Amino acid sequence: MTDQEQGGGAPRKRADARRNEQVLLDAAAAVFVESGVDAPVRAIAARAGVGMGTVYRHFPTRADLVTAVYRHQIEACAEAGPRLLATSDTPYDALVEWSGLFVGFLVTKHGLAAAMQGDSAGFQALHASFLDRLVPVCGEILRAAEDAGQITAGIGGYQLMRAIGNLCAGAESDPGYDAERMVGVLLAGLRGDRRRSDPGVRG
Amino acid sequence: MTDQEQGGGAPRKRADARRNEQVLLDAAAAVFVESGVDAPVRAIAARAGVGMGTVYRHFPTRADLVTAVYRHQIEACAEAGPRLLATSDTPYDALVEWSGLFVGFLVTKHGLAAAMQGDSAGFQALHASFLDRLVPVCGEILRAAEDAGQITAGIGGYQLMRAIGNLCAGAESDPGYDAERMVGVLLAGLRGDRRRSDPGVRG
DNA sequence: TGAATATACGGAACATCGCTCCGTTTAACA
DNA sequence: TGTTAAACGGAGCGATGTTCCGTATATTCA
Repeated sequence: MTDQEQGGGAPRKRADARRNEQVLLDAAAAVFVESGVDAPVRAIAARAGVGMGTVYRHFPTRADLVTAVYRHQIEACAEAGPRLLATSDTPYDALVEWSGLFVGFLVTKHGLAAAMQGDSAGFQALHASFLDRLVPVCGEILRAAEDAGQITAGIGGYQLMRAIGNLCAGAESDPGYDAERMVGVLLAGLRGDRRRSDPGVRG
Repeated sequence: MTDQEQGGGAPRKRADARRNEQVLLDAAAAVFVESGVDAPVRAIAARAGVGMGTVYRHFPTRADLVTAVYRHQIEACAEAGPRLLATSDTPYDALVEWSGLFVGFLVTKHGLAAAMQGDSAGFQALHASFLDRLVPVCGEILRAAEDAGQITAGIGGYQLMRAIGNLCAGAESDPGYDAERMVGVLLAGLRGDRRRSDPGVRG
C-alpha cells in the first residue's frame, strides 16, 4: 500500500528505499516475535543490517514501525467485524467472537497490549492507528447488540476496546492471570448490566 | 516499622539516615502528586536535597520507594476488607465497595495502575508488595460472595485484582475512558455468569 | 574531649533507551 | 558519464535507572 500510491502525485521512491522498507518490516516482525514489541530500535536496525537513520526515515517513531508490522492483522480484525455480525446467531455472539479475535491478536504479541495504553506520547501513534481502524468496527457490533436489547446501552467502541486492551496487558508473561477469561467476564457484565437504565453506577 | 525494629538485632541506624529516609518519603510523595509515579529518581533526590546514592541506599529500586510512599494507603485498603464484609448487606456489596476503594486509590495516583503491571523486572517489587497484602483480602471477599451464591466460582483474588488494576491503567490521562465504569461492568460480569448454573435469581 | 571507626553521603559515571543530525554514498536520469 | 536529489549510516544528544567509590560525619570509646 505504501509503495503503490507513489504512482500518483509523489515521485516514485528509490529502489533501495523500497527494498529497505520491506527488509525493516521483516526484521521488525522477527525481532518482535523474539523479544516483544518493546525491543530496542537498535536491535531492529542491526537485524535488518541498516543504520538507525534508515529506520527513522521510514518509520518516524517506534510506534509507526509497530503499527506497520501489524497492519494486516489489524485489517483482518477489522474486516471480521461485519462478517461476524452477518453470520452469528445474535449480535452479542458476534461481539464475543470478535472480542476473541482481538484478544487473540493482543496476547500473542509480547507487550502489544501494554503499548496500546499509550501513556508516553511516543506510543500515541500506535494508540491512534489501532483505534482509528477498529473502534468503528467494535462500535457497530456494540450498537447492534444494544438494538437487539442484549447489552446495556452507553458503552462506546472506544470504551470497550480500551478495556479489553487493558485487560490483556502483560497477560502473556503472567501465568497466574487469564486475560481471556476476564474479558469473558467483562462481556458477561455488559449483558448483565442491561437491567438497569441508570447509567451512573458510581456517580 | 523500618525504624522500630532496629531496636532488636540490628544496631540502631544513624540519625542522619533516619532523617533522610523520612525526607525522601515526603519528597517522593510530593513529586508523585505533581508528576506521577513515573517521575525520575533524580527529581525526587533533588526535591529531598540529597544525592542519588542516598535514594538508592534507602530504597534499592524505584519500586521500593513507590511502595513505601503508599504503604499506609495499601494498609488502609487491606483493613477495609474485613470491615466491609462485616457491615455490608451482602458479600457482593462488600466486593463492590471494596473494589471502589481500590479503584479510587489507583486512579488518583498518576501511573500507579500502569506500574502495577510490572513488566519491567524493576517494578516486580511494587507488584509484589501491593498484591501480597491485598490479594488475600480480596480473595476472602470473593470467597464469601461465592459461598453466598452471588458470583461465579473460580475467580481468585489475584485474578480479580490484576484485572481491576489493568482496567485502571492510564485512565487518569484519558478523558474518553471511564475506568470506574468498566470495573463496574466487570463486577457485574462476575454476577451475571452465575446465571448459567442458577437461572432463577435476579439481583 | 578527642581520636577511631563504621556508617552514610554525594554525585560522577555507566549502560540503555528513543531519537536527531549531518557528512557520505548512491540510485535515477539526462 | 556527470549531475543531483534521495537515501544511507552511525556518531551523538538528552534522559533515565542504577552502581561505585572517595569523602564527610555520627557514634563510640578511652
